[in-house]
Amino acid sequence: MNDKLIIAAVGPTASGKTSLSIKLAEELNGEIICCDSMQIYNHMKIGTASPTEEELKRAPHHLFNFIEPTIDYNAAMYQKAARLKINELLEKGKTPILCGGTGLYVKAALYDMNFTEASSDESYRAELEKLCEQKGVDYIYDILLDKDPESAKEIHKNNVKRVIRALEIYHLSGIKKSEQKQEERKFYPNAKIIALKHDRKDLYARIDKRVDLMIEDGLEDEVRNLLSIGVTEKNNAMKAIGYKEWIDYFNGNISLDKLIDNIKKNSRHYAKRQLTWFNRMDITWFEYDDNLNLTFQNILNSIQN
RNA sequence: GCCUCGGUAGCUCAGUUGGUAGAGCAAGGGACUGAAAAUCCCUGUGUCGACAGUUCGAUUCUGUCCUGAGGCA
Repeated sequence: MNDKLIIAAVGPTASGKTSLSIKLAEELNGEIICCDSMQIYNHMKIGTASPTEEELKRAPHHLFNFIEPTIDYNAAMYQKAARLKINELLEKGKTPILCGGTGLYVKAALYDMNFTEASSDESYRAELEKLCEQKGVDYIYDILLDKDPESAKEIHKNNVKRVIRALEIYHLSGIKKSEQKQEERKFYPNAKIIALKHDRKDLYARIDKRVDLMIEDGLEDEVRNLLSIGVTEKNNAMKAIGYKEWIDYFNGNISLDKLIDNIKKNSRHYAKRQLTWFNRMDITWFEYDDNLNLTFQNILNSIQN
């Protein structure tokens, strides 16, 4: 079963993944699985550019908008859910089509990554965070240097989150993070990862336009609703671009124009980070064209070989 | 018309008691195994408004002009 075709449509935000995945689903008897760390949350459709009602009608979609945003989801949980869904679709004879822009989630679903060794320990994390605040980054970095020098070498000391996680892994399992790392082999040998390529300027223009549309479509109400159902700044969901920026606006610290600029700016930065991630993955890139026809033929040819 | 304060990196500004300049943001590049739309790292030459003068040397001093903001008439 593991040698069956699986497709993943990835790439930066606003590159056209959603429409591409739907066309692929229609063409290849496929069903779409979310591969995006924010589209998995419920009540966050506008700001995460989740598929619209019309789009949902054109092909079955899975793992979209299904977790309450008060719950903090993560890559390990996603891996489990995604693989379960992939296998289920393969058994039904459907083509699983992953669609989304979270590089780590793509990797978690399709590559050999073992998350089972050590989960998380909130109190230990809090303890380390406190230590870091009181004694500085060097202090906790030195602890890591002592316990797992290999990992320490690969983590910058200012990257407190990573330093803490590496320490947490050792704390929970006694295994060093550096020992836990595996070779990057595909878990599904016949997974094909594709992405749409844009001129940087064009991509940024698409992002700007999309943010304006989100505002028109009622993003403000969506964010207010999230806050009203108990989502706080501490929740992962509220760290999403298009959401976190509103806090300053609601508090009267920034104007509406500044808010919109901030969302656009953060989206551009995000797109850049995604490009960096995907550029080093084993991905086939296809030149974007407006109606996708020519590109789509190329993609089909490439997949079916 | 007069007075005051400005004109320095794409933007906001700092600075050079005269030896051709630096921060933040933007922009570009990169890392990434239980927070990943997160987190973190690297990258700063620009006629220092224009012209002239003083000087070995001016973006820095002087003069004139252009230009922006404010004040007085």
